[in-house]
Amino acid sequence: MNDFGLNSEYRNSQDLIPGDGIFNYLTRDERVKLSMGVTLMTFERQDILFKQNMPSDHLVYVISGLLKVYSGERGSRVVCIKLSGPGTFVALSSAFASNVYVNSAAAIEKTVALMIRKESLKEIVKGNGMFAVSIINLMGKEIIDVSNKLVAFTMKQLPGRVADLLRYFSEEVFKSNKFTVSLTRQEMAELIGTTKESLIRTLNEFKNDKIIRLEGKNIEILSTDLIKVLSEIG
Amino acid sequence: MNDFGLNSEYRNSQDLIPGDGIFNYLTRDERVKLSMGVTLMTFERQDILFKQNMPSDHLVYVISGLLKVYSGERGSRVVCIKLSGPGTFVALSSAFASNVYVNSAAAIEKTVALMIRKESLKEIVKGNGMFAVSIINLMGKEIIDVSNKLVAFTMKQLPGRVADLLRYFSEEVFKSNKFTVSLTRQEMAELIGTTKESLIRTLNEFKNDKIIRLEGKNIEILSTDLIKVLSEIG
DNA sequence: TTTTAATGATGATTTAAATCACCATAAAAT
DNA sequence: ATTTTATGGTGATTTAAATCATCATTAAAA
Repeated sequence: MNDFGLNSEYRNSQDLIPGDGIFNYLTRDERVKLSMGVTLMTFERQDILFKQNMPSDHLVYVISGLLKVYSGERGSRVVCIKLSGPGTFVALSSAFASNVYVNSAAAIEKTVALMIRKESLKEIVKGNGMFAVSIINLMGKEIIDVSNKLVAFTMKQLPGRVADLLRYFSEEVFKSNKFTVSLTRQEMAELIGTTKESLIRTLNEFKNDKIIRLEGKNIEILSTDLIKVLSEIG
Repeated sequence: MNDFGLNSEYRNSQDLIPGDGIFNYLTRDERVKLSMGVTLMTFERQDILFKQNMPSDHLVYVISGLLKVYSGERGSRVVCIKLSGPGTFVALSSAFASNVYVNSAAAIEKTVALMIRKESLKEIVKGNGMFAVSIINLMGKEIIDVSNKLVAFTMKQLPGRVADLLRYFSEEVFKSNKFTVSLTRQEMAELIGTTKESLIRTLNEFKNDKIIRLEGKNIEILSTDLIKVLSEIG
């Protein structure tokens, strides 16, 4: 898990970078070149990809599974910045603006990911303006997301933030009104800056008000409208 | 204040983009080309540069003065994301990742700024990889700053956040242990997600503990060490 | 298998900080 | 010049949510 080195078999490694999504902007040559700085890794639940303050040599591109990016860690308390699913980058900001990882990342469920040497990516970015703009777009979205989270944490109280969480799950992560969370109550709480006790209480209020169906890790949003209202009034 | 159009006098406009800092990466030609999409503007205190949800055509490069970037606005409550001084960009993320401004911006004090047409900047970025990487670096730093703020808001209580604010003022904004804030108590409170009453109380505690000297808008940090400790223990 | 640890859940208690209610200046606006 | 509005400041009260305590259940480790 710590050998982020070059794949031994070049022919294999050259196909590591997918030809779709953001990598569409790369030429075949660039893709082959970038692949040389890439390692395919598999992580099991709770595996740590990197820890805050470690020297950052790589960034992560998620192929499948789900990661959590978190920060803080005073004692056992952490703040979860975001979840990262297939087709997303993790540690982009660390790669470009820091020598160390500014967050930690761990697998929520079994995850396959590309570890990309940040120097390799930087080289490609320097030489390909369209790709650079795509990276900038992604980072812009990240700034917007974190800012919105900051505003929500500051101005919304718990029911609003729990509604945000349910929207996040259904709209961004699981893309369905009905989903099974692979997160614990503790992890869900960390995503909205609260404690597991408070989260559990608020979820049960939603359940009693028939806004959601709740059976352990299975959640169904019964009223998208009410969730939206709760999220907006905060 | 709403005419963000092209400067009438070309010879003048061509010198708008400074030759230092991040623009150092631009060739003379690129600088001239970019200058064509740039207008120099002056804003007085409380002038609004743009409001959240307005279509975003421009981004801002601060020449002198101080801006606040804020968001939210439920009633009169707002969250201040950051202050922006000379040599910094504002609305980079809106320019690259949204059709509308995702924050509002207003002048804290008299401010001179370049309004840069975002399409002009994008053109330059596409054609100049080193410049693109510099923009990516800036955005990376922005992500790190907002994430740190999110963590602080979530995990630190008031004395810790007020210490953060004082460090921010002395280390980032005014670059001295002794400074005169151009912000009101209300605006200072908005920077750390609290109310003016709570901010005032905490500042007075610091004053009584001889950690700071406080006379209206004049603040002097008497013990950098204690401020650091307070900021770190939260 | 049995022990140990992590998770989910509920009720009682505490607490940090918001809110509310003022008042005194200071700054704008008329 | 004088009314009005924003700001700075303080004390009393309220409140949302954290903390604490406890227990059942599930998962992991020995």
